[in-house]
Amino acid sequence: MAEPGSGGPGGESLLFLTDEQLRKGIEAMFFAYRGFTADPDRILADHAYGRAHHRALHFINRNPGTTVNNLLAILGVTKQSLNRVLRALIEGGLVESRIGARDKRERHLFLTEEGAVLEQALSTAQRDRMRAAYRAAGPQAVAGFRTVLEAMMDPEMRRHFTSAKDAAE
Amino acid sequence: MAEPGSGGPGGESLLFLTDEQLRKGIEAMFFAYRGFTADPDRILADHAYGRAHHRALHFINRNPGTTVNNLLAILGVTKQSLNRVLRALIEGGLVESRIGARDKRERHLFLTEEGAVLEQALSTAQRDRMRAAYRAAGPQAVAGFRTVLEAMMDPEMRRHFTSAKDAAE
DNA sequence: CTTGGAATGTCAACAAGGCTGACATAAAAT
DNA sequence: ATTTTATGTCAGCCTTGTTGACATTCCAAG
Repeated sequence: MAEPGSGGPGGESLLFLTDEQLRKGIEAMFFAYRGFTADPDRILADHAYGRAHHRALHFINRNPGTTVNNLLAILGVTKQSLNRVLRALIEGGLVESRIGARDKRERHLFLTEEGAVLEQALSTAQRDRMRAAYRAAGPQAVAGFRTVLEAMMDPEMRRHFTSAKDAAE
Repeated sequence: MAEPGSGGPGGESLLFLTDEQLRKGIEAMFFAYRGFTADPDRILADHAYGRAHHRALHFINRNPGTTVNNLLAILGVTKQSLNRVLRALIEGGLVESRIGARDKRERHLFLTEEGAVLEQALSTAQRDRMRAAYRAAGPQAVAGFRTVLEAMMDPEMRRHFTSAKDAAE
């Protein structure tokens, strides 16, 4: 949201972004993402599911009744790839797929009770790490974190992101 | 580094971390990471290499002469997995592997001139996105971003990270 | 010196999860 | 009514992770 640099030397100091600073940012992103996925991955290793299944569970939980088409736009994978994941989740009894009432081509996706249980377990592990990081960093850092992440998204994805239930923001 | 909350209500306000805020953070991380890798991936699609090769090139460039063992500790993959990637890079003439002088079991890795060219192209694309995000977010946000990312890493990885050429910090 | 274990790296085979292509079905358009 | 478009499924390939088996080198104990 803030756009310093575009309006000349305003209240904030201009950024001197050295090659080295940017490379450190890149590596921080790499290492942090690994930490970010580590805890759910450990849980998933016990079940017969992987990270792809986790992502599907997450967004079905956030958007109950979403269609396959909708979901693959959010996840940014092909429908064929998503289909394999969904098939496993449906066969495993974690997701229910209802044929659309208005448009019978569509499949509306819902978590079953069992699916909600696993989603909750994965989500809790991931939130715990996020909460710990937020607490250690402090509120101002958290705000900056979110600002930079949003600026780093593809505009297309930023749309999906900002429209996704902004209630508690 | 800052640890508010542990020492009671100090200068910073306490964090009320709702489930919703944490979930938004999780999704932001997911979408941002996709953006983060998108540009190099597009370049790699033209060549016969993938994201795994990019990571290897990056860290060999940062740490010329590093050994295979060293590299796989940083990358967090098995030596067998890394070996396949390195073999391709060596056959492609992007990386040179020199048998260790002191310990002949070790292989010391270096970018060739051609390897440095590709690394530079990938790195430039990724840095451009990072720079744009940093500029849009402002210096304070950048500081917070880095703080949260560090707090999110596994301690093991944080060690690797903070020891990696902190000169320009 | 030699021998046995530890460290390093390579080869082979397998699994997860991306991808494209071909296709079935339902809806919409002509 | 027939063609075209949208949605989802099935089959097969590629990258990149995994474990297991193995060769080489180093080092320490006998």
